[in-house]
Amino acid sequence: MSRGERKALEPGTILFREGDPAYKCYLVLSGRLKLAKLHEQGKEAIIRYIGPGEITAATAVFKEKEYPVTSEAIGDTDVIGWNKHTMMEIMLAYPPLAVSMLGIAVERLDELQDRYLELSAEQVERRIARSLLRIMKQSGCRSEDGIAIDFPLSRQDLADYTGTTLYTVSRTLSAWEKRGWIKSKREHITICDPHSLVTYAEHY
Amino acid sequence: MSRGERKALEPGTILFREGDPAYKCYLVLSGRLKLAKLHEQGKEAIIRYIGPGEITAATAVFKEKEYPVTSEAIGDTDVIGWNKHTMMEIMLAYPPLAVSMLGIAVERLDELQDRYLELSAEQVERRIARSLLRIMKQSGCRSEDGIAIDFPLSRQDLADYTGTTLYTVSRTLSAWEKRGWIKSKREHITICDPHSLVTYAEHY
DNA sequence: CGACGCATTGACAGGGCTCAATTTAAGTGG
DNA sequence: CCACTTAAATTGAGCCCTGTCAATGCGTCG
Repeated sequence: MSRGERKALEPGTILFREGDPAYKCYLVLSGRLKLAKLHEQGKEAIIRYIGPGEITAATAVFKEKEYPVTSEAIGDTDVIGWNKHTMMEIMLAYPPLAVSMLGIAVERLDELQDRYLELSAEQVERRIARSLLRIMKQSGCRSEDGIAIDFPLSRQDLADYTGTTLYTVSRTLSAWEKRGWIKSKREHITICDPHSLVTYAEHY
Repeated sequence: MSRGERKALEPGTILFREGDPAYKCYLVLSGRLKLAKLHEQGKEAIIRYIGPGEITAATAVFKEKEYPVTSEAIGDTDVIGWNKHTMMEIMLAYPPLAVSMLGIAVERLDELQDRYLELSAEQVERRIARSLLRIMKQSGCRSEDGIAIDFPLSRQDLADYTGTTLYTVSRTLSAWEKRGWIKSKREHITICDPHSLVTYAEHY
């Protein structure tokens, strides 16, 4: 059985690009990847941030597929990749892996369905709140002031994740900071009062 | 091996509701199901229409899950459902099924990612065009005037699928009808000139 | 210290949602 | 077959949310 190919990525490295033929499926060992879809005029939609233990490019398991997203390393990131034949062999030989991957795909589909509903039915500020909470759940870590997002996240990034503009994000975060819900430095956000944010996101 | 439980659904029947405990996974034998997520105030986001040969509720394979969407029969619809234990047993005993379900989940994830990008980056009229084309590809059938969508689809439905309002859809379709791109009767749309619509959706 | 990139804030405008009034068409029952 | 009912579709007018553009501030790094 193949041991996989390891890669050490520097910040900003593109692991694979949307539209490229999908050869390999990757597991993040350390660091963080940004998965995003690009649109003309530099706009992009961030689909997901993934960290250690998470996989991406399950698409690569199937024949003649292209990567549906672009994957970029946020900080120094280590990944291990397996090619499609290897993946297929292992899954067929060891069914629980296939089932487990199905579970992951279904989970991500559910999450994206949630976000799709939000994007089509809710106003920006509430969507920003939900985005922040979602990223917090997935990549938050305790700090003295509250729960900090442990990788660089600019206003533009949060806008791309939420489906809005950096200006709206900036205005909104400023307001929340005045209320003491969050603290922020350049490219870093700490949620001080998650509960208020949840109430804000859910109450109408 | 279980033969599964068959059900014949009348138009409008809810097969399962978002949030209900997910016991069964379903395959459509004939007819059509609308998969949608509901939001307060009656708004809804249509995730997908599925027809014969397509499955839904793969979520039900995994423990302690709830249906992430509501599933409603559009016309008279026959489905067959298997419970989670049966599904799991079969997938473990016969790995190609698990792999095939993974393929379906990944494909739907990719499609939803596309739609997510569109929703966050494109203007309504272009999104309506893409929605119509997508539904056409999935449920279109040849007719004398062009390609007809073979199930009742109201302005409201198309709006819920696109993430806009029925008013905007109505205005847009009226304009396209004047240009001869489509024809429409109450709850029925025929695309007469798919090529123009594609150009419109893609050219900017 | 200068330069570059991120963030903030104000002013403005426009795309598309909201609301209301009609029109059209499909059923339904006598 | 026609009157009646009901739901879908159309269309106009107004306004608001939020995107756009521009100017400035600020923090970081070479």
